Amino acid sequence: MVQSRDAERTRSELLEVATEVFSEQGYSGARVDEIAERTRTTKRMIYYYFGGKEGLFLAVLEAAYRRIRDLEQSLHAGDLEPVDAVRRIAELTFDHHVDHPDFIRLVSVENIHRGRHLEKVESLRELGAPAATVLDEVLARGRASGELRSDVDAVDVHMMISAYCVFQVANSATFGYLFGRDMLAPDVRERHRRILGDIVVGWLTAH
Amino acid sequence: MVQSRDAERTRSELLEVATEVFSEQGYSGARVDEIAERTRTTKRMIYYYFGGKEGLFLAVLEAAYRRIRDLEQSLHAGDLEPVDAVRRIAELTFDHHVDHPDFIRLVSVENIHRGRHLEKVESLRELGAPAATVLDEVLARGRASGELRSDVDAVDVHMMISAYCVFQVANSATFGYLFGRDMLAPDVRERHRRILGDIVVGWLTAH
DNA sequence: CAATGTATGTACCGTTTCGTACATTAGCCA
DNA sequence: TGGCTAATGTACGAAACGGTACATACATTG
Repeated sequence: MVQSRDAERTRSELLEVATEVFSEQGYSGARVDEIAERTRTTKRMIYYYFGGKEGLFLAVLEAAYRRIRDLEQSLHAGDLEPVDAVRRIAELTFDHHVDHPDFIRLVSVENIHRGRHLEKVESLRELGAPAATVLDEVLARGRASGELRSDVDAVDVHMMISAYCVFQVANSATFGYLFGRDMLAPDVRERHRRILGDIVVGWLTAH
Repeated sequence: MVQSRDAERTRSELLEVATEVFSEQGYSGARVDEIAERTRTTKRMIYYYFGGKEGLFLAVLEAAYRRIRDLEQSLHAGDLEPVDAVRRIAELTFDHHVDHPDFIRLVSVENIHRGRHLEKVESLRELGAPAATVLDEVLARGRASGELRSDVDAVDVHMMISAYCVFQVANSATFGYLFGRDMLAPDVRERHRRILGDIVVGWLTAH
């Protein structure tokens, strides 16, 4: 196969395919050879650009987290009333999660390995802040107006929302199977989306 | 090493160690040799009792799920008022999850593999029912008395509780790292436990 | 106490899998 | 255009890994 060279395309194609394979098979389950075969290049390039299997995984993690961070920063709810804003944030988070199952699965994989790889990625040291600041501002306004309870902080709320959303994707196989509920079906999804909004609003307005 | 034979002990020791290794390393990451080495017997016994690596994993899954089912059945909240009952159920579920991280991690591993193994375990076909029936009864009483909202079912509530509890354990590494919150610390745990109760009660009583 | 089947240990095999040595080509710049 | 470097391809090696053949010891039972 003689084809023109394009370093950037080779690199990004490897990243893309690797994201898929790692999220489908886990870190140990992913095969370097399989990743290479699914691209238009060869295994050699993984070692050339990423140094090895672990380097590739780190790059995949970094790219995935960067994507979610960018999205979180684009989420602005400053023009909504506090109660509407938290519902909005919850729903957008929900949409983002169900639209990016690969990312969620990747996070699961990384947690199996106790975050060992994540800690090696310098650029992800201070990633939490953005998601928390938007919520923080909304909660402050809600507390001031007396609409929202004051005994929880932004991280508490973010965790609750994340937990619900992550579960939808990360545990859909076992939960769906055991309770006979297809978590991927559009109507079920829409229902869960509404329920999440109800939960967050009900929780934060009860006091 | 000459030691008296004890088939049952060999079997259960293999299961115990395998649970640990699979939940720590994932399915593909777990090494048959390592599991064997950590026991007082040899690799040979894994093939003798479980047929192979996958058979061992199936047995581990089955044992873990059986343990959680037994606990769910022992959970009786019939003598409590509906509102207190749901908080109680939520808190007991929380306690159980944080006390059995291996099980949660195992479920994560199984979900990475899309529940492929779980489906092979005959004895786990109808496992969902127990957890749902207890909640179902409480919700019915709450609806009748007008204390609890009527637009959600037991599976919805169970899912919400599971999501929150599973997240505590399954995502503690990445979430804890990114938000600088040690999810395993006793005081944090206690706080999250109370918050879960507040969430469930606030949600179900808002209508 | 002999016989028989269950339980266990050892040594090894074939494959898979990550990684690399070596060769080669494409494009850029003097 | 000729050379130089970045990029890519091929073939292979060594170790890891799941699995098994074969030998053997224990314990139960008739």
